[in-house]
Amino acid sequence: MNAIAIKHNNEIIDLQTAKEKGFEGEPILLDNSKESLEVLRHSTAHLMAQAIKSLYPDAKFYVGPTVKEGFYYDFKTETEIGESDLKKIEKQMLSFAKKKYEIEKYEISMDEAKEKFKDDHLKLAVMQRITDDKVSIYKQGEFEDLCRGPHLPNIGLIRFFKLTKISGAYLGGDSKNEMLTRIYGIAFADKESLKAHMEMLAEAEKRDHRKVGSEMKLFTFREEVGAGFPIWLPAGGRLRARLEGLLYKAHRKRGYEPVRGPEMLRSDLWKTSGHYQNYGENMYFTKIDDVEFGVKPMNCVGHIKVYEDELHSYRDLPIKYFEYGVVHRHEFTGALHGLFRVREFTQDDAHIFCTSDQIEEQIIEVVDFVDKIMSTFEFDYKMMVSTKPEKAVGSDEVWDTSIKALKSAMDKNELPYEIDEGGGAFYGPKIDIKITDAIGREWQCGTIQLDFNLPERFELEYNGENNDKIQPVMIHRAILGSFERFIGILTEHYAGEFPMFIAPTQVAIVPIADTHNAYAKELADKLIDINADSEIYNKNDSLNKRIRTAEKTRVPMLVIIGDEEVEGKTVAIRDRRTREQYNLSEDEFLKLIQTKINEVNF
RNA sequence: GCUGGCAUAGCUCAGUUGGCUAGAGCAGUUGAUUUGUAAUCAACAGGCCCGGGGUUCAAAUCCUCGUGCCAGCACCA
Repeated sequence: MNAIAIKHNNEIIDLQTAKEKGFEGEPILLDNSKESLEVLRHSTAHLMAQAIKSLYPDAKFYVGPTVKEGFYYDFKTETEIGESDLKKIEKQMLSFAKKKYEIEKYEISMDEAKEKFKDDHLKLAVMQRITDDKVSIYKQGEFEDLCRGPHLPNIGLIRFFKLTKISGAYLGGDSKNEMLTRIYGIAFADKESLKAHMEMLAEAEKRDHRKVGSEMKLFTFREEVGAGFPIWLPAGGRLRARLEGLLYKAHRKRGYEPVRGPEMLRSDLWKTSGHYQNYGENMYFTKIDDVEFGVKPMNCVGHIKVYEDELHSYRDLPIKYFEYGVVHRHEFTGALHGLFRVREFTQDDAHIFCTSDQIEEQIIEVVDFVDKIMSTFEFDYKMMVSTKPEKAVGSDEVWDTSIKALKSAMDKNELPYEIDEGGGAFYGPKIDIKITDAIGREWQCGTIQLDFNLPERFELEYNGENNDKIQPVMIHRAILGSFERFIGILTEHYAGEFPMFIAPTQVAIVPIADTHNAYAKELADKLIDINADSEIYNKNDSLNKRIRTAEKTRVPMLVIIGDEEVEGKTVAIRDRRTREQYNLSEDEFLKLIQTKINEVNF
């Protein structure tokens, strides 16, 4: 196998450049290594551009980089291109690839380049971002493109690729700019890897919580109800109740007090908090007797009112209030996505009022709480520290102090994190906890936000040691983030096969004949006594059919009862994965369920 | 919100170039069957073809405006 590029000074250098500059280095072969795929996919993007240009001669191209999931190219044509055109473009790409054009490289000055592409406003936009006085042009057949490389030596090496998605994308990622067409694709060095990748995507699609959620009757959406307003069905209701129950205990153990604020509050309060000015476009408002009210998009103001209900001493701090707070946010229609992004959701929200000396220990405690929950569900997660956004309240000084406090809490405890510049909430910086869905998209779930601003705006205080009035610090935090999003992610994570402690139904009971119904009911009642939900499959169907139906519900445990079981007070258990069967006495069975339900504590 | 696509029964989908009474499977109901580990048989019921408006002798099908959904962008738990 010949090299497709070389590694020189830890940089990928294509053969064209290596030859021109006389560089030498370790050869990069055409395989599925990171470096190789980088070159291959970038060249595939160019091949795609070449095909698009030949099919739509007026096409103008912006940028075509490689990304985590392959590559894309942004371009513009007068013709409307839809999903159905992808096949056509792929076909054209293959026919070019067969011609085995060499990919040639040459350099020209920036001025020459500007002259060469003077009719192409997209290329001119690209060049505006380049500071060098020389640019390189890559040429394959008739097609030329301004590009930094690196590229393959010949397009004939591109054989195993697929165009996956088409959509719009703003020029330069800015919604003020015009929208271009973006086509995504993927390429591999061999056929098997491409096939495996496509199978992986299909597998992920099967886990999609929107599909699984409707199959399992967890939740639904209805056009007549409105976009982004989920409807929780009985099975989903049970799953949620389990999560809520577990979490309730976990909060109580850590000293949180349950409270509840109203669903809407007078707009004046939202003006005091700054939500009216900074978050108003995401809020829903209504008028009652000529007074304007805002439906809460967050729970903090309610909790502030709880705090204000009595005077506090420094001895009381930290004070922790928590609430499964229902919030409404006017999200853009295009942002809505199953349970991951909705307009009404319930946060596992809490606010910690503490002294500035307590910030660090409180942050650490919350991070630890997060870790406990995420590891129970076997989630990989990452933490991001987000700094001051464009729209923000409070002085730079306060912001600096808060960001430093967050970072130092993390640093001192050697917790890894990334920085999200400008990603903070309008009232303070935050640590976001992000987890990944079935197809690799990252979603923000938990969040820990430090806030010096709201205590000031609401003039919160506590009595210090010298009976002086001191302003507390507020920490906003949610661990799951929202029940909606978290349950969506959980559904994909487990592909609907929830573990016993969280499953909507713990046990499916299948009586063999009508004469066994009484014992089935008896078992179901005993299960309720140990906090387990069950369903009896005694419909007028064949036994086989009922077992099949029960298994398809993804219930963690299936028990079958017939004459033998009724007589011996036992159950026949069928494992949902191995289909193996074994018998347990009723007591053993109940104890097993009880253990499995109780083994999890956050 | 933007770009592109889609919308037929509770669900998954057929429905020809505009043409007679819009079909199927699953789910549902009823009846027969009472089953020992992944689909018993039969009958019945189920539709303002997403909603307005238009074109046409004629619209599920064409146009238009909404609504909702899908992919991504931008925005965010």
